[in-house]
Amino acid sequence: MIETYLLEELVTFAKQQTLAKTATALNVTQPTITRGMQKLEQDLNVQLFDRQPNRISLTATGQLAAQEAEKLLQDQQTFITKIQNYEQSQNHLLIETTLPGPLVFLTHLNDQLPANLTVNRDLITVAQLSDHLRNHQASLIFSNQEVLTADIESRFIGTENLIVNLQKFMYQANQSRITFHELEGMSFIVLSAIGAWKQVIQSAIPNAKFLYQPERMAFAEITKYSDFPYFSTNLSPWDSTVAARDLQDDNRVGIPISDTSAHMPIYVSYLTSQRANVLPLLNQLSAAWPAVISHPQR
Amino acid sequence: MIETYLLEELVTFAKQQTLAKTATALNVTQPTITRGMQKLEQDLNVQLFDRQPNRISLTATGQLAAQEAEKLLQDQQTFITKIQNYEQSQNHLLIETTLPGPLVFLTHLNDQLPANLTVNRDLITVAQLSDHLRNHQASLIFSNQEVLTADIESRFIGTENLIVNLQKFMYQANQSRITFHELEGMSFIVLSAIGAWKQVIQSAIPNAKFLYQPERMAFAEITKYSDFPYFSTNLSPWDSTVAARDLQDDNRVGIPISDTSAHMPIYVSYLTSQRANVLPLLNQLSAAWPAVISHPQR
DNA sequence: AACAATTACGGAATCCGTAAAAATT
DNA sequence: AATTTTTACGGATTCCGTAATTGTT
Repeated sequence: MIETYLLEELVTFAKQQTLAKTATALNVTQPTITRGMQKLEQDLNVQLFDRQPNRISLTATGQLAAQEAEKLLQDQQTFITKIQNYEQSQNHLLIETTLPGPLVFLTHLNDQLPANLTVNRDLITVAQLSDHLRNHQASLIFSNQEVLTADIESRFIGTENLIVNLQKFMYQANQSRITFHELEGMSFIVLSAIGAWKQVIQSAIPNAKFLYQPERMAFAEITKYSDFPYFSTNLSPWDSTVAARDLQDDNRVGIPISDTSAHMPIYVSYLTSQRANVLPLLNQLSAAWPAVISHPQR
Repeated sequence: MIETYLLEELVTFAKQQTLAKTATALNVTQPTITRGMQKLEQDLNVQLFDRQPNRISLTATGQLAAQEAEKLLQDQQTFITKIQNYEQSQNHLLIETTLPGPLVFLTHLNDQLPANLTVNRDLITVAQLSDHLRNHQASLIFSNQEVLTADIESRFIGTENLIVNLQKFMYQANQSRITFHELEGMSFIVLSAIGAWKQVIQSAIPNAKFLYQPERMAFAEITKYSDFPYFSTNLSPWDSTVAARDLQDDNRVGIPISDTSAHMPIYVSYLTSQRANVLPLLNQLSAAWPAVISHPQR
């Protein structure tokens, strides 16, 4: 059995290369490190160091040990935060999402959600999804793909459907549905933070131009004083800021896009072991999901 | 930073369910465990236990912590043996094999091999191969498949070629090469420990019968006093025991089998990081590998 | 009464810091 | 002379065991 503080001393020595610097880095005195490393060698029954009168260095074994010990310490650290996150999750759930759409949905739903629940407004990547669940950093994560592993599963919540908002007097605006193909060659003003939709529209609309706008306020201004078409979804308006309210009256008509690629399935992933805990919430989310309707009629 | 002995106490408590039994299991007294678990809760800043006056039990968080802590302890243990194995390997290499053939080769070669080298005469499985290398349990492992991962690579050493030994006066015995097809329907006496060859002969020779014999001595006896054909390879005789010597004079002639499946490539796998250390030995093994010859002529 | 956990107290181990020594650059 | 490691010594922490306390079964 090796005590953790010895591993920490070894790892810092490997970085500092001298006992004195190691001691400084760990806020202890030099002899402490001398003794610690001697003890570690005893406990492991292995020669970790080459010793010369005023020079000490790692043997090949010592280098391997330091390298491996660092992994152990990292594992310990993730262990600690995992446990702490888990206790936190016992009475307070955190929801994350890889997509912006669900953020709007959740914000809008805020009043009806239980109090022991927080929404992380920063998007996470798909790559982080499993880790965040396994570390209990998040209890529920929205994404547009199903996850099925030994310890994680997903529940289909509903679809997010793309809507294009066209100037009222355009001839294409006079219909209840529209296809990507009919939008060929047009120029769109697009909010930068539209997540997975970016790839969808870029690959589905031939010869289109997309003017990406990172600022929501500026986006609202431009749409108001121009005739550029823009996109929204059944989960829009994106939020309840002034910008969003301005969009209510922008001289455009929202037309749902009928292509299948304009219908994005939305899943919520969670730890299988937590299924019982999150099931009621999942049901609530499913029930509250917007029906497949077009843009609010005006 | 969590000290290891606290994790060990937690893990044993999870198994023993009471502080008293935990103390007994760890050869300490009960109050030691009480204080240890209190300290662990403080260090983790998490409630691990539900406490009633004379009853203590793990919370959900505590159960998770115990489960995860056990993994950490296991990792620590493999760390320790890995380091110890590595130091051992610094001045003493261990060779293992998944196949019996190379064992014979190595035994025969024993005199010419360097002294700081041991051959493990117990076969290992292919599944164990990577682990044994990564734990530095073995430095070189013979197998009939190449391994190419981030940290492991293989070197082709040579082929092991199957030979069938037929009674001298059989009509098939009067040729320098033979095919599996020509052995159709025959009955063979086969040593049980032939490794991967078992599948080869079973699937390649139609309607054959194989009389498996686990004992080498009995195998020699049977071959001596019967006309059953048997198999050997360019690495045979299997060893230098009495049984093998008896085979020198058994009234049979060894005929190499020409099918490609009768030529098994033999690789040696090792840690990429150890390439420089093992390279001279690999060269020696390649050089000493038997040329593709038939059974010793008699 | 028996059992289980906690608390109190004293001792023992060990872990640490200061100071001194040894050896190299 | 300055730097680095090791050893020696004393103190302080903490870790442990015994014994007593509390509360339940």
